[in-house]
Amino acid sequence: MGGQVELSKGYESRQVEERWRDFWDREGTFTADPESEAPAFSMVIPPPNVTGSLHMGHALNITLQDVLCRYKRQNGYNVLWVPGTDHAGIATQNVVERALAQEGISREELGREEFVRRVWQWREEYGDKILNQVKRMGASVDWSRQRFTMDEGLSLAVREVFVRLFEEGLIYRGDYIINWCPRCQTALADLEVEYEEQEGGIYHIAYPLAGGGEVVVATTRPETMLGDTAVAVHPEDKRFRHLVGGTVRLPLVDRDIPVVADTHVDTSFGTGCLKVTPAHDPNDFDLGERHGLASVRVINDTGHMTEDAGLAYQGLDRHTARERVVADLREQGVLRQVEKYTHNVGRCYRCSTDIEPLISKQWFVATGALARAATDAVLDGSTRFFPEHWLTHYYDWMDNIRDWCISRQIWWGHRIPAWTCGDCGELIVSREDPQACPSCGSQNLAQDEDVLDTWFSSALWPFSTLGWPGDTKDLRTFYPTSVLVTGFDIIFFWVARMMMMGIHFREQVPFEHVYIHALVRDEEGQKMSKSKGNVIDPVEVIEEYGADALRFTLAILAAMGRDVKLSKPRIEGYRHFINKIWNAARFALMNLQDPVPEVDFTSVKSFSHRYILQEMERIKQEVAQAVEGYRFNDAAHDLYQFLWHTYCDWYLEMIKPELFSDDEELRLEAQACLHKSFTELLVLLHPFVPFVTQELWDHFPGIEEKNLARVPYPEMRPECRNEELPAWMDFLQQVVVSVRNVRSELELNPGRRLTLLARMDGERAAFLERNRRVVSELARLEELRIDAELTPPGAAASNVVDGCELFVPLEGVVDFRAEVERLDKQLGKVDKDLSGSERKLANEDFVNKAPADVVDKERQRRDELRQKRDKLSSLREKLAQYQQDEA
RNA sequence: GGGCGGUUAACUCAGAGGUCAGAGUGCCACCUUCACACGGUGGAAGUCCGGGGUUCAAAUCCCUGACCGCCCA
Repeated sequence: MGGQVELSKGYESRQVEERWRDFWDREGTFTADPESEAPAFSMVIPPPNVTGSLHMGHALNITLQDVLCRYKRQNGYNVLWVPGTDHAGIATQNVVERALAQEGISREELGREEFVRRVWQWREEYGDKILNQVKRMGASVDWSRQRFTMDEGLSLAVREVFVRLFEEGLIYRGDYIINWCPRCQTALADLEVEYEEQEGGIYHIAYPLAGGGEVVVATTRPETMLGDTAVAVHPEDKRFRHLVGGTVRLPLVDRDIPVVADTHVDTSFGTGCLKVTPAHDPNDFDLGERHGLASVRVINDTGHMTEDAGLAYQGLDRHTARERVVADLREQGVLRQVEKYTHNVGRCYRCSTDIEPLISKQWFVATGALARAATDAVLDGSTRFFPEHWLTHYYDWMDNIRDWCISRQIWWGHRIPAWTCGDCGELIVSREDPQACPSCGSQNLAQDEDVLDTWFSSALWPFSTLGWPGDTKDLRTFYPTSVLVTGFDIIFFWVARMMMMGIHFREQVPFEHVYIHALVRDEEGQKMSKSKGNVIDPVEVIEEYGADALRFTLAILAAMGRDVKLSKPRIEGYRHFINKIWNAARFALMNLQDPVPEVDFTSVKSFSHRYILQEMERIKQEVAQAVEGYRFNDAAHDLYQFLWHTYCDWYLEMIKPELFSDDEELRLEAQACLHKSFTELLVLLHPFVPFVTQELWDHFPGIEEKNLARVPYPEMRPECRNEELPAWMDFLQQVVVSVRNVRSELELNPGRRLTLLARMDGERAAFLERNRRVVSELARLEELRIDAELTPPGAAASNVVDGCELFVPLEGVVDFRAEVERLDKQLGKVDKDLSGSERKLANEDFVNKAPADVVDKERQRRDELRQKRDKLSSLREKLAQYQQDEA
């Protein structure tokens, strides 16, 4: 016997994980080779925010990617998974500013250069935190290719892209209404604004008409009326049509403003009259453009009223100004009504300050042509989405896309490579920092103060990380990437923009597949957030339950298109599965010897092994198909079911007699099959639970490649396929379960060995005869009699399996009521099924219209049920009779 | 207002026209059987959200209503 190997009774993740992370690292296991002949499989990690720490969304994202990578390596691919972080302009700047504030310094005091130096310093110190957490997940990324959006190569890519787009006329600078965060002091892209419901009011204000009378406008932001430059009505609206072309007088300001007609006015909202403030509302801005309206800016960068708001309001905070304006309007008797109204207020995604729409000079990317190309690439199938329904979102967004505001008024980020000549006013956009003005030769050049939106650099990630704009081997080998795995919340922020940039600059889509996974929520389906306090910290979970338990939980919960509802008890539950793997291995190791005996798998004798070899073929195929189809939950579920039930509950139990047998031939065959099947299972499990499988792998004898991450996916053995075996197994299980059921329902002592009389003949009798030892052990029998002619004792529990009758003599059991009840219960079930089946077959339409094979099957089923019903009911009658006789 | 997704056992979810609607967890009973009590064996548990329709046959397809969630305006 083996048994040299000592494993602890339970799996202890803490002692295992770090060791294997180091091992894989040392071996360079995950370093991709661009020279490899193997087909490439590549992915870029969605770069986490450098200020961030790992949350469950990342954990899910990484788990799924890692499953893919490890699986693809097993299947012979040359796998590259690029890790890295993004510089998170506003977020990082905020973090460092807060730290400085602790020392009582502002960034203005420090100056731009020194401030940026401090941010770099911060990043050196803390920037690897999240990547270290990624490491703890077991992510098989290629650390030798780690990237950061601000590093030299990627900055070069950013500059190249900016200059080229500018030269192509796709980047321009212009006055435009943007979302302004008065606290962060920067423009935000539309996407960076989050909307939140707020209680507010709709204020109805009367504007007097020049020729007497009035129009009443409705607004949620009365303070902006100070900047109104028109009133708009719908051209078809009979109530107001006559006013178009006239003027109204703006209260408080006493300015005459025109009444214009525009089809965008919603006649049913408010009063049907819209006040127009082009300087402070995006829709009004568009309307103003269409009608050539003036714009009056009444709120400044810090959210205070400007001089143009009038002396009475100048300098007031916009919220205070609202109160003052409302009070004044009321006093003048022009405030007609205030309705309560809940509306969505835009807030800064970083600091939650109310956004102020402002007109300002910003840089934009013209998205029209880029978006069309990005749409086409999906339409023609160059990039496919999984699950497919995200296409709708993607198309919607692309079809309604607005130009992308890419300038940010902060200091941390890629500074815009544009200079203005102080002498002649020439605008210079250049790859190199210019020394003199190409137009007038002046050296008096000032670089644009702004930096680029962080997403601008993230958009280049799939090719900038591979060395672009250089023509590198990596780029040629690994672009386009194979699949992008990400959450749906950044389809617009990131996926769409990568598509635009990738197609434009590489003339190829950045990824062939996009797998969109769900959000991780708490057990009540709430989004996890710090403020709700319902966050489960992945690192904490890893320490408590192990990375494998976390990974397996996330994988099995990751049904396509569904949110993942996570809780600690759930993770704990799947840790039990990890422990089950561990203990199954322990059992195997206790019963294996080194060297492992050889066996020809085509001529295995024992039913158990032939069965498990057949089932191995099935599970190998199922797992492969599920992973390839991004059905991670199915793959995980299949593995769980297989290992725990098919393998541990039945197979391992069935082969115990053989493993403990004195018959060497039997024992060696069992050992060989156990070794083969279990080591293959470890390989199948490895992408999901890399640590425990690698640790166990290390203990198995007969292993050549010690690094499980390098072991290929088990090859198929079609010769082991035998579709009849599962049916035989089913028969065997039913026999065993019948006995167990009797034992349990009649409350017999579990330790007591029973006699089983099996009335059957032919194939079934022969099968049972061959497996008599296995059945006896599983059912805990002291005697098994198989005989077509046997006469059962009157006092017996019975069952019918596959038309065969089973009896368990109940000598010494006085009360048979329990057994009669048990049979009645079974009869009830059979009767129900039978009447259903008979009803179906009595229906002429069914018999005539349903496909013949369906009808045949139903007939067969009915016949079997009838037979079973008859046998069961006669058994029941006999027992009842016997009981009566006894009494 | 527009769009999308969901509603199946106490909980979390599979199942996408044809055997008895499944799994995991939880629950109940029994069991410290020599891999595992992070375990074993057996069991109870469901008008598949409501209402129409298509079909020989509907959790499954169509229409409709309710409720929940998300995205966009």
